[in-house]
Amino acid sequence: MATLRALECLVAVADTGSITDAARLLHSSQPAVSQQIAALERETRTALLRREARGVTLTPAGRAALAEARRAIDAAASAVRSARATGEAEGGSLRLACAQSLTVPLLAPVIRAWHRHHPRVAISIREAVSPDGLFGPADGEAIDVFVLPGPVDGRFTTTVLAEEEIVVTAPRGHRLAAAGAVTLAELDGADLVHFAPDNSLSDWLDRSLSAAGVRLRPVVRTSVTSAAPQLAAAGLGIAISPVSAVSAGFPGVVRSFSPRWTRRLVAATPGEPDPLAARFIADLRTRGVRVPRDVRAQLGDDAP
Amino acid sequence: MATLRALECLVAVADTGSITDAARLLHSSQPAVSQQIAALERETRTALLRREARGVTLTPAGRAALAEARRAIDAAASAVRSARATGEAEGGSLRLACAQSLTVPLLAPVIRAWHRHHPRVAISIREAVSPDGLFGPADGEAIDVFVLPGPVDGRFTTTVLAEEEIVVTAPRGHRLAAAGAVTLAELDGADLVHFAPDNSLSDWLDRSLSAAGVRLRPVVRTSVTSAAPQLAAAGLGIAISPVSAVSAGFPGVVRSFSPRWTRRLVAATPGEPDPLAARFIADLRTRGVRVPRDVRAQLGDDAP
DNA sequence: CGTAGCCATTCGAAAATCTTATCGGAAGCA
DNA sequence: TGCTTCCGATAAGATTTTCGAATGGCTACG
Repeated sequence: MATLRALECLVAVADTGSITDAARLLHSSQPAVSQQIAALERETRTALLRREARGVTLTPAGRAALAEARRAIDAAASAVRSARATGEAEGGSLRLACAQSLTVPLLAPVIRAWHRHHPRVAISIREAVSPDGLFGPADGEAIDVFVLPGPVDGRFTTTVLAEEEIVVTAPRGHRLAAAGAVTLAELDGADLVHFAPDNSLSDWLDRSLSAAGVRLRPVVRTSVTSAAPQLAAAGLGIAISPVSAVSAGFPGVVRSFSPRWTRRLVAATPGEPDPLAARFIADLRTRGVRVPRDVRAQLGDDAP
Repeated sequence: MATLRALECLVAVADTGSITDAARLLHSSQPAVSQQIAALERETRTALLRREARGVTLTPAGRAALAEARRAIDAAASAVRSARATGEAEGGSLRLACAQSLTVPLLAPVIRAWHRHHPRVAISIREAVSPDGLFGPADGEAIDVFVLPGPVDGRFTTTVLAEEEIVVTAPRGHRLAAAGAVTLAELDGADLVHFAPDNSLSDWLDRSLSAAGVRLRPVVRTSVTSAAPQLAAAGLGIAISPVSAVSAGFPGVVRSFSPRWTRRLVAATPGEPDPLAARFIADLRTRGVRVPRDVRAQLGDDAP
């Protein structure tokens, strides 16, 4: 394979019409350029230059090589340039994998900001409702940043993005509407809008309740996290979910737990995050989880 | 500037997902590839690979560099390939400069053949009516092969393409029609269709006639070589021109000189001809000058 | 006829690259 | 847990490549 250096020399010679001048242009010596050209001619088995009294001119073979040589040099320069640009969030692509329920409240605002401030960075998202779906088959596409409820496997580097409050939701007029904050115990025996098994909140909720010794009666199960509070508000029972699943204008009752119950949202990267991912994660962290205003009103002043 | 070698390593690593496998693919050792990648990362000031337990994956910066790296490698390979192809008349471009009068009878058939047999070679022609016009301002475009009446400047390498006969043409019924071959002397005093000063045949004819001590009366001058015989046939007088200027179906009398009078047609290249030019010149030589059939009939059996 | 400009070649020095050997970490397995 | 295996990084020495200074040949020019 020809050396980039040799191609550079060819281009310089073509541009200056002289090996000596090309050497000056390249901050090199005349023999160095001469030898690079000679090497190239050895490789192509053809004369690339016509040696004349006053400098050199290109042979047809030299002309043919010249165009491609320029392309090669440009591409090589562009390779390091775009890599460097990516390191500075001025280009490249970022591949995210996100727990489905977090896409809208957590990712969306940051992605929107990036489209404005880093328009040359192409962001792609893969969504899933369970860690298996996130970490699972990579489709040959490696993921740069995972966004999900923590904790996660130790081989990932994790950054805590937010402590998200767990709340209970109920229909308007439900007895909980009177209380300020709710204890888990007082929910015992209530009808529960549960999650479907493919939603990882299902297992999580079961474990949490049995750990607290509380029993609830599942009356319906849904895969879509944000559907649970809606179904609860529709009168099916109560729902226990992250506050981010409660949409703005929620038509029911929202109550915090006492003591406060939260879950951790983290960003995970395989190994040390590269600069682009690190930047994105930093933005995720400073923005945190957006809790809709009217839901905050129902929760009290110290809501996240 | 990054090395092509380093970019090759990056591509190989991306393709295999492992430095060790990439080294195998490149018939190199694992540390060699590792160092090349390290050098590239030093140059881009960014991590290009994520080192994981089982091989490596590309970071966003690595992905960004990868695409350009492939382009660079392809272009470099393509540069030597197309240079080599040009050496074998399988590509490239050939720039010709040709005395205007020779384009049709000499160049055209060979170019037609090349368009068929070497379709990937792009041929361009510059025409002129005098050597000055041929060798003159290069327009920044160097010429590979000059085709013109010889002899030419000694700094060119010349190849004799053909000995072209000089003939005299006259209107039908002219007294020359009776003769077999004509001597220059017997033309003395005749009306001559001459060439315009910008046509180099003008000087050439004047020198030739005065050297022979023959005087003719110029009655008209033309720049276009092939127009002279036509004007002669139209009754203006006689014309003296290369036989290639006499078209097929010429409506007049064509006579050889006695002794036979010829001029040399040569191909000239600056310095040693490159393979492509050499090939083209060889074809020019074997094809020679085509003299139209019915003109040959008027000249006799030994016409070229 | 001497001078100047340009390229090729030679040769020793400098630099880059490769290879061998070795280390450390992580994953898989018993 | 402890052992083995796999993979990448590092160190050091050897090899190859590249470079630079000096030189020679050639041509154009005055």
